[in-house]
Amino acid sequence: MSKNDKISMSVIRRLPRYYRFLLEMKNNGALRVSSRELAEKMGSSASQIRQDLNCFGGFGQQGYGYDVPKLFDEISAILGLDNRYNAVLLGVGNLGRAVVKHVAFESRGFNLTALFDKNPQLIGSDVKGITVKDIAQLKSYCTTNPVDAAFLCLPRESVEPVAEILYNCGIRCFWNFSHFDLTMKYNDVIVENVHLNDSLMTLCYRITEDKLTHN
Amino acid sequence: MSKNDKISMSVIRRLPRYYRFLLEMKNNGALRVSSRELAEKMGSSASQIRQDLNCFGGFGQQGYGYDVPKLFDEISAILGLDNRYNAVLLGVGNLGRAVVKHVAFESRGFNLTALFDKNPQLIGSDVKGITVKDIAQLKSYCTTNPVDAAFLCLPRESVEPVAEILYNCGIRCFWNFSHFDLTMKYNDVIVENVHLNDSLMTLCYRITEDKLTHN
DNA sequence: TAGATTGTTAATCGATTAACAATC
DNA sequence: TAGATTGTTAATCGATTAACAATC
Repeated sequence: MSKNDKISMSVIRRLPRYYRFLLEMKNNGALRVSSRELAEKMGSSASQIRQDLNCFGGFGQQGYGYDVPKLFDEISAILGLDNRYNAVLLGVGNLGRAVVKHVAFESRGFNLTALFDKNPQLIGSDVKGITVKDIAQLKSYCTTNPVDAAFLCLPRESVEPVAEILYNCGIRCFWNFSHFDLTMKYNDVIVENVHLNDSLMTLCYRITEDKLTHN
Repeated sequence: MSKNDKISMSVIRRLPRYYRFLLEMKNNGALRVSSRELAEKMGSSASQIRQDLNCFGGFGQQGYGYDVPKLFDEISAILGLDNRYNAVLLGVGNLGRAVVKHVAFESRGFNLTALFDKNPQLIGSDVKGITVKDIAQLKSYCTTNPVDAAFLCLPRESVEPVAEILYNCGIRCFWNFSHFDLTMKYNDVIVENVHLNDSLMTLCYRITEDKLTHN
């Protein structure tokens, strides 16, 4: 693959995994790694690793392999993790709060700048040092502050009107935990879906299938 | 594809989506749907839908299409959602609590029967009507109660020993929210990973790439 | 130099799409 | 019967794996 071609989602989805394994190796003091070694560690293939990396550039050296700290830095740069995209989070329920507290935004290129909810009980409260604002203020907030992305932790039925406000304010990047299908309504948005219920259903299918074939 | 061949993960991962769209249609009173209509709603292709469904059986009728309630029931049965697999959840931190409160286990084939944590502050407390047990009791619990699956909401470094106890108790099915790679250590387990940090990194890559190409 | 390992091209494999005969 | 739409086979497309010349 030439460096200018569009990168496939299959490759993109493997990048965070390279990032994690290389970070661990780097922290363990590893200086070099061959595609064969890395493949063994990750349970993938040397061929795939070399193909994937060569989508972005020739980071290795023939006869030697890859310099671990250098490759780690390259992957970080490719992922764009040194950015500080401003993000707002919508819906401070159980899931929203867990996302705020659990996810390492700062080291993943994001800066969580505001939280919104419609529940008066939550408005004004504090989650990880960020005050929850009234969702009625969303539009005015987005027009007076830079917002690059929105994290949607709302129930499905609340997403549509909120997404509309965000879209009208020019926001095109969404981390979506609801089952509302943003790409069906807007065709110029970047959406990363996290569907916990779908994931659990997949597990249910696999356990069921396994029991049927093995018993 | 013949009905006896192994179903590919690509197909399996689409099943929950069919389930969702058919449930909605059913609730809206729809009685029939053609693969063309469904494809339009879902943003996929009629060909793919027919191929996918025919992995499991001929659920349609030529010249008519598919009976919505019947197809919904078939998909539910394929997913195995009417099962009640007993599951335990490990790690009642922010993420664990959100999972307990947010996920609809009952309608996804699971029954959450116990919560475990090592934090004395949490042990004995109550989440959604389930008392948090001391993780020291995990082994004895798993040997005296039926456990089909484990939901791992622990930090990465705590997973390994806990997974070992679970594996030794015969548990082979994991919903894993940590970055510990279970399939690298155990080769006969079913693992469904939810990697929130990876998902966010993917979003970071895409927003970065988008800004580079469009600006 | 010899050995190792990359970068890259070619071959294979799998998944998606297109086409159409079967049939309701 | 005519029209519609499935189930299924064939064609295409894309992703993974294998092979090997380049080169450190």
